[in-house]
Amino acid sequence: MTVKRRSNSQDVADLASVSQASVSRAFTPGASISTKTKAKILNAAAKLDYQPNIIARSLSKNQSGLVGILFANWDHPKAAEILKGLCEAITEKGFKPVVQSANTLESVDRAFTDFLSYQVDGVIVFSTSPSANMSALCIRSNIPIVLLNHTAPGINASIITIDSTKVGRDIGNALLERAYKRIAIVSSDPNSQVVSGISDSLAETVNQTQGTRIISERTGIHGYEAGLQTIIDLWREDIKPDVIVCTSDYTALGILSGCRHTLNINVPQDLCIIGLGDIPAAGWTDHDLSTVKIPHNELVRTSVTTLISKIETQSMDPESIKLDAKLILRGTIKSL
Amino acid sequence: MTVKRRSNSQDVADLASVSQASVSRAFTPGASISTKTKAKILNAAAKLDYQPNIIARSLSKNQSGLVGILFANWDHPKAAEILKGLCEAITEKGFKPVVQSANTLESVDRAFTDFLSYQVDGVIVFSTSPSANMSALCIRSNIPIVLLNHTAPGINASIITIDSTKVGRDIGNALLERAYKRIAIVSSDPNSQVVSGISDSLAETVNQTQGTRIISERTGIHGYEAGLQTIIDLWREDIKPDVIVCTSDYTALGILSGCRHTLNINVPQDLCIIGLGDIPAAGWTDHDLSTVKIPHNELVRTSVTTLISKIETQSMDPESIKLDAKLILRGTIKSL
DNA sequence: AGTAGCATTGCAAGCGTATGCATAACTCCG
DNA sequence: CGGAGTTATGCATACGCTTGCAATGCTACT
Repeated sequence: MTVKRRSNSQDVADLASVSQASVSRAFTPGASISTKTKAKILNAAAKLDYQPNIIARSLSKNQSGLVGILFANWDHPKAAEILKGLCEAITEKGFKPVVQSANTLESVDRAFTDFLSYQVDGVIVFSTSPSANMSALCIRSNIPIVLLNHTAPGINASIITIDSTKVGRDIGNALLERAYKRIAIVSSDPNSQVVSGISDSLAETVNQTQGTRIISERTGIHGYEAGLQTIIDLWREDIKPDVIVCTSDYTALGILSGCRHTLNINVPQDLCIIGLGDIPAAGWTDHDLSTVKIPHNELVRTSVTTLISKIETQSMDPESIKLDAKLILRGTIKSL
Repeated sequence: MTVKRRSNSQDVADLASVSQASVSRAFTPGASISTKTKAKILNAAAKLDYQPNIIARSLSKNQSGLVGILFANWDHPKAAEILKGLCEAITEKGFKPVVQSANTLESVDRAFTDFLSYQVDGVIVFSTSPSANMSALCIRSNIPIVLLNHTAPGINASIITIDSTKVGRDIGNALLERAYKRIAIVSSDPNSQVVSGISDSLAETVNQTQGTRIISERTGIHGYEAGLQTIIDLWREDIKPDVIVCTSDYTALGILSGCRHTLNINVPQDLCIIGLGDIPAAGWTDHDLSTVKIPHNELVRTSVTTLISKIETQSMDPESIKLDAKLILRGTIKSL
């Protein structure tokens, strides 16, 4: 079977007896073309199954319509939802998302250079651990970059995060109101600026009250199993907080399971557990976990909107936007 | 600040005092060029921060290096993992994934035409509900297409799925061995060929034994809440199976929760519950759900390998590959 | 009717790279 | 040292589209 060539604007022009330029204009919104010839051209185009070749278009227009998504944080409980939101929002704006997975630092660099090769018009980064090189690459590349839900110091990129200071304060106040005293913090990624924002502001809030303090802080704990192990470890080491603030719902659920099934700790009377993320399982009657609802949708939409507006205005000035995250009190904290 | 133009092969050629063609060859593996000039060129390229413009390259090579991923099934518990696998495998093969989310049928069509505009070299579809139009688009577009974990009748595309017939047979045999009698099937998408493959073959297997049969089949049940509701409905309607085969682990967990906390049904003595997917929560001690482990990694890798090989050989002949899925027996089925 | 003014069209020159073909530079051997 | 054979290089064109500019067609007004 012979490979049939895809028809191009010249083919359409020939069929419609117009110039190739007119065909181009027929497919360019707002171009100067009469209704009559446009109709004639669209007709011919339909006959030939013609569609403009965007690759060729980007060559002349000097913009590809591609947006790079650098996605590292695949373990995030809402990874799929976030990626879906990003892809849809980008598509809606008339761009196309190119997704690149990156784990190691080198792969981040490679991803960036790849993006540049593909002439992406902008990049959205979803990763908790910021890359040092990224900064340099950003500046050199001259394309706008948005960091989603993580901050990085001294980077020439826009940053969209939750207001982690407020989250820490809200949690602190809720704990103070209920007279909890000894707080442990269990977090996953020690580099996450969101996490450290929360824990700093939590510390600041509770430190104002005599007798309440943070007695333990563990990092690198990630997921259900690790959470389960952590609570067992803590009790064995006789470090017994009456609050565990956990920067991941999955980990919190592991801790909760350990309390209920292994250690027989009375939640929430003797131990308050607070997660982060409000994954569906947190709301299940089995668990009923207190947590912080992160406005992923808004974060995602804001990122895309911000990026696209920067692309369209050719602006490189970084912006920083903080969105509100709400504390949700369920069965794992004493009621007032 | 003036917008700095990205340097191109001509700039490099000038700096290295060679022709533009040589620069192109320096970046084309296997091209005819001396080691000396190549070094000179790479040197100049590094100075100018030059990287080949892949968009322009695709224009002349007539292939973009882009692979379209049409992703509809975002609710899939392993959506993120699957997408990650796809993206990484595609990248590894030297292509770039362009992701398009599609819910409605029109959006599938639009996605496809968009893909064609972007000159993607191939498409991978992850969706449980096949689109009728897709077939036509496939044929017309003349690019290879792979359907991941769902089949569609009479479509000109390669199909990579699990061997659902074997899964149905395995479940059937496990049930027969344990003398379960009255089977209910609870499934989500009624159009999924994988699901109907399982239930058909399950029916066929158990029907060979006197007294064992499928007494109820419900479709459109999706997720934890819906599962919970379903078991309550069944009991209220006095339809009391002693087996529920469920085509989603989340739904199965909802059913399980209903049995344990609401209806006080004795699992697995009075009711056996089998899920599908083996999500992490299925293995948690709280749940200990019997389920079917789907080899997502293999499915994903096979899809990509198949697609890329079709792209590279310019072949359009559809292929059909079935991979093995393993039944995992945990606490929700009687032990022998 | 003549013409100013505007809308429409065509012409042609890019956009950055790849590559067939011709030419130039080597290499090797007698 | 000369020439056959091989390897490197450059020239020019093509890929499919956009767009500035010039030319044409049209409208309406004096």
